[in-house]
Amino acid sequence: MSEVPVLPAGGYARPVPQPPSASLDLHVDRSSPVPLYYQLAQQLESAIEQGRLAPGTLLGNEIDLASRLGLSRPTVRQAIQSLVDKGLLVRRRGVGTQVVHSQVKRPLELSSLYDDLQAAGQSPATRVLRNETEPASAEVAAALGVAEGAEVAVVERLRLTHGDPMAHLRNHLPLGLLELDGARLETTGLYRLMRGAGVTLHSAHQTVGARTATAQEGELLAEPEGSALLTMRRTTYDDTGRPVEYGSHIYRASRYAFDFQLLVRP
Amino acid sequence: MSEVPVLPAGGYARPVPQPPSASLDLHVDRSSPVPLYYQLAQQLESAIEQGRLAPGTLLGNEIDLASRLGLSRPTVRQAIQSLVDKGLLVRRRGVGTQVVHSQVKRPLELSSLYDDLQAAGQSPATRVLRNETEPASAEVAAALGVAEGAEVAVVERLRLTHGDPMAHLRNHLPLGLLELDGARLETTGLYRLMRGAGVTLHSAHQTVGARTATAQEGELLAEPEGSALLTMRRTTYDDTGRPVEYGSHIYRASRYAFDFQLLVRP
DNA sequence: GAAAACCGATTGTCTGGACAATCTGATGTC
DNA sequence: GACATCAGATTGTCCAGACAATCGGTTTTC
Repeated sequence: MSEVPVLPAGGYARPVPQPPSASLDLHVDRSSPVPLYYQLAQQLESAIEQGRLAPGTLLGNEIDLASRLGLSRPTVRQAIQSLVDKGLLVRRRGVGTQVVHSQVKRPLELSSLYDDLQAAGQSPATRVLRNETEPASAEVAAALGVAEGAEVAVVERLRLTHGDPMAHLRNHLPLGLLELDGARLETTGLYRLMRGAGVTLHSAHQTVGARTATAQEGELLAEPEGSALLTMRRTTYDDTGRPVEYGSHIYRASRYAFDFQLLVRP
Repeated sequence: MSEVPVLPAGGYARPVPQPPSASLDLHVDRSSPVPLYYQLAQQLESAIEQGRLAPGTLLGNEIDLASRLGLSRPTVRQAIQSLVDKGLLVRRRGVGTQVVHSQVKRPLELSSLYDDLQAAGQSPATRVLRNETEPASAEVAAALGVAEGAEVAVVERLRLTHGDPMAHLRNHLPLGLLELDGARLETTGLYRLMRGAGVTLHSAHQTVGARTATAQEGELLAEPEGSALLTMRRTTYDDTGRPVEYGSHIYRASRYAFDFQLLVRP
């Protein structure tokens, strides 16, 4: 603990606090229906993403920022807070608000595999293998909160990228929630359909595991028997807490991995 | 779409809006150093957890609540907002704030496997297999942001529950960050050690995949060759954005699965 | 020279109020 | 009876200001 002069305060890379960024023409449009704090948050976010606000930069104190923009301090704070929640900024009392040294991208959203692939430019295709109703198994009944044996909708899909199978998706949904149009299911994700039907997704519970492929599964996914598969079971709830979907999916481990970002809540 | 009187509004379980909960003796202690909004948030949270605020219950409007507690509305809003962020409450303009129908437990924290197991009452044990320094491989160097070949700390541990191996954990850390005491590593988690050394964890990037076990890996984890393994690679960053840890772990898929809750950001 | 006290800067907490936007249910109209 | 309109309730946004807590560096003191 004595005489390690090159490394200040237990670190190895001194954070250089740049001078406050007084430039960066920020402005708000009071005639817009978009909330002021949100306008500001978006401008700051895009400035950070585009590098106009370099990592480590101090934002300048809230009071000045507010008066410069003609806003009140609570409004500016609300904007900043939303970016802190996203992990883009860090506040330090007595010091200021600093741009995080990046690396954070997306804090794990509930997006469908379809959206994920589309965002990655993989041009996903979907083949609907099944779209009907069946009596709920014990597993499905427990997840959806219905009686065992009650009719539920079931959809099985094969997801492909560049013509190669990548995942087998099986979803169970309670009846009466929405119409599952087979054609629509081939061109968009399930979650998008659900949101479009007025279902407000709220939370989900996921379990990710692995196992080896059976001969049947191997054939479906073009993998040899015994190869590694990623499994994912997910129950999704709407904002009233009722289950709206139960998924039981398998992915080719040779082609796919779950990739996500997460934030530490302070 | 006509005459399905039992199912209102596309649903199958009517959310019953109980009368506002005017009881539930809430109170704040102004002499306490704990922020008022936080006191209120904690009381509401415990009331929800203990079922004193049943799922679906309306909270009663913010103005009344504020005047009843002798607080201002922004303070009450701040308390409620923190619980909305946690997924325990849902706000609806023109309607009120409602307790979510439960199901949400933990929105995926950055906890170590050790903590997870301990919370599950698994009484984990750790065997430190390696604790030294080595030159960084290309993979490690890229993750930690150091030059390839530079010395970094490396720790390999075997995690056991009830005497059975469950996971093999390999971590690389930059030098100078903290002292890695082998004895401490056997009795607590790595993240706890890091936090104790003044490192403020901020975010992490994870990749979860799967593969089949090699003969060597099988022997280490008491699994036959070719059995399925879950793999997890994680880079953790502190709040200045510098990487503080890179982990490359394998888990016995027959014994372990990742289990987490996630919230949809509105 | 080293430790303690001080001070300016900045964010954290809190107040009291105002108006807007949205939802629900009741009322009225055709 | 079906549809449009209205009113009340509730959350969403915004303001101007006050004081407290904390951080970092400076000054003072020993």
